[in-house]
Order: sequence, then C-alpha cells, then structure tokens
Amino acid sequence: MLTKRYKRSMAATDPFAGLLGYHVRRLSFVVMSDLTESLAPLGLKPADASILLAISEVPGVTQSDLGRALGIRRANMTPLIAALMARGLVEREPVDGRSQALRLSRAGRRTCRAAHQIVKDHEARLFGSLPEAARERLIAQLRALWCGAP
Amino acid sequence: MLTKRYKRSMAATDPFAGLLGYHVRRLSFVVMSDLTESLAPLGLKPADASILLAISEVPGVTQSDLGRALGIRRANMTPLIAALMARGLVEREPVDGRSQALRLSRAGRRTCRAAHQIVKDHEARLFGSLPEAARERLIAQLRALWCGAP
DNA sequence: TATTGTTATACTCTATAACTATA
DNA sequence: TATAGTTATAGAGTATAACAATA
Repeated sequence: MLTKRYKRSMAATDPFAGLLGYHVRRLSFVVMSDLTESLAPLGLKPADASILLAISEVPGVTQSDLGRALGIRRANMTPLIAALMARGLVEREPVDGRSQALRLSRAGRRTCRAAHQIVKDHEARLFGSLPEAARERLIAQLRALWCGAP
Repeated sequence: MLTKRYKRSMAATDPFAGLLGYHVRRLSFVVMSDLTESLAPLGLKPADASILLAISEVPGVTQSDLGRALGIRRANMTPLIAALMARGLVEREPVDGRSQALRLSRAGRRTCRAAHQIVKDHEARLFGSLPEAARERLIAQLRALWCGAP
C-alpha cells in the first residue's frame, strides 16, 4: 500500500493524516479487497454474501426490502438475485402479484454458512488486534456516524 | 439511507450490526458522497482535491510518487493530471528525461486553499459531534488498521 | 533491466429512465 | 397513484497490457 518512496517523500508531511474521512476511505478499501479475495473461492462477491446472510436472517424478505436494507437499487438487485437463483442458492415465491419472497435453498444455506465463516475469519484477521471493548466502541462510533447520531 | 420498512423488517436482527468492516464500508460511502457533493462547486472530485492538497504539501513531487502515495495507478494519473493542467491549476517540469515534477500554479494554490476549506468544513459537519480526544483516538485506530499495526 | 509516462481497453459498480403488472 | 420487478443503458472508478523514451 505505502511504498518506501512514499515514506521518504511524503509521509512526514502527509496532508491527510489528520482527516478522519481519509482513514475511513483507505480502511474501507483494505476491508473490501480482503473480503473480495476471501469470498472468491465460494464464487461470491461481497454483495452476494450480504444478500445470502440477510435472507438467512429474514427468510421471506422481499427483493425490494432487501435492496433497501443493503443500499442496492432495485435495478441492480435483479441480476444479483437472478444469478443466485441460477446457481440454485436462492428460491423465490410470490407473496402477491408483484412482490417476491426470497428464501435460501438447502444449498444456499450451506453456502451461506460457509460465507459466514469466511466473514468471521476475515474480521478476526483484520480486526483481531483490537481488544473486544475497543472493537465494540469503534462499531458504536462508526454506526452513529453513518446512520445518524443515536 | 435506512427506510422505515427496513427498520420494521430487518433492523432487529441485522446480521451486519456486529461487523466492523460493514460499518467502515457504510461510513466510507457517506463520507465520499458528502465530499463529492461538497467539492462539486469547485469542479473537483475527491481524487482531484487529494492531488492538489498533496502537491501543495510536497511541491515538485513526481507524478509516479504522487500516484503511489494516493493509491492511484500510473495509467489513471495521466488523465487526472492532464485535466488539472488543462485547467491551469497544475504545472509540470521535467526533473530528468522521464520524471515530471508537479507544482501548483497561482490559480492552483487558490483552488487548493478553497478545497482545503471545503474539506475542513466537511470533516466538521460529519465528525463534529465527536469530542476531539475521541476523534484522535479513532484516527489512530483506523490508521493502524489500514496501514499496519504501529 | 527497471522506471516514467502514455495509450488503449476492459471490467465492475453504480445510476437513471422507461416499461409492465399489480396494489 | 404508488409500488415491484425488469430491461437497457450510461457513467464513474479502477484494472491490465503494451509501448516509447530514459535511467
């Protein structure tokens, strides 16, 4: 990430060192890179894994509600769900004439468990150095910052 | 960001609430959205602003070194620098037959100061609720997580 | 041989608009 | 009139490979 050359030439006067947003951005990049790489053996991207995890927690959730919860637009949910259905991981059943209830198939539950384990390992690898109390305080602070104070 | 429907159907059992990486990702999105919007009046993207700020701190920095410091590849630096030069904000001078030293023009320094103020306001708006000590601890923790422990 | 800067290009993610069918 | 899902498409941002000129 940081080269020797950078450390020589810029680190001492890094104009971003005092910017919280900058560190959030760089950490987010590291997190997403590691997670993408970790999930690749399952043939899943982070978005796929988040969909499986969320369906597993709320079986029967609607495609639209799921998209809203994850910050994925309707138009972009369509191909994501279609791919998971084509792989036999997700099943769909109409709740009325327009909404579709999503559930995991048996294979989907298996893949979801594997993904969940990978995510836990990934978190431990990246954040394991933090004491549990610090980790929880960090989560509470970040959560408050992105989804509004309380 | 979060809809009422989401709060009703998923919040209680949010499978991501305990994942630090998830909150980093969501906060990064909020940060980048706000920063992009805040810089738009100057006709700058966050990458442009980071380039101006960095050149201002290290005048004469090389295009390659700058890219490495900011995590932008050589191939992607070319059009970014070209656009800033076309706007008369950045000037370039060869240090040897291949490297180019970058400096801000007078207009570039003016735009850089404006960008710096916008960034400071943006940080205050998003993170002003944090006491200074908490903010600094947060920065130290995030920095350690993305660029290696010490 | 390795590095700088460039060009061309491709891939992913995300965004919008328009359409249908249902409520 | 508003919502669910779909389709098509456009725009960022980021990635690689190959090239010429230079160290």
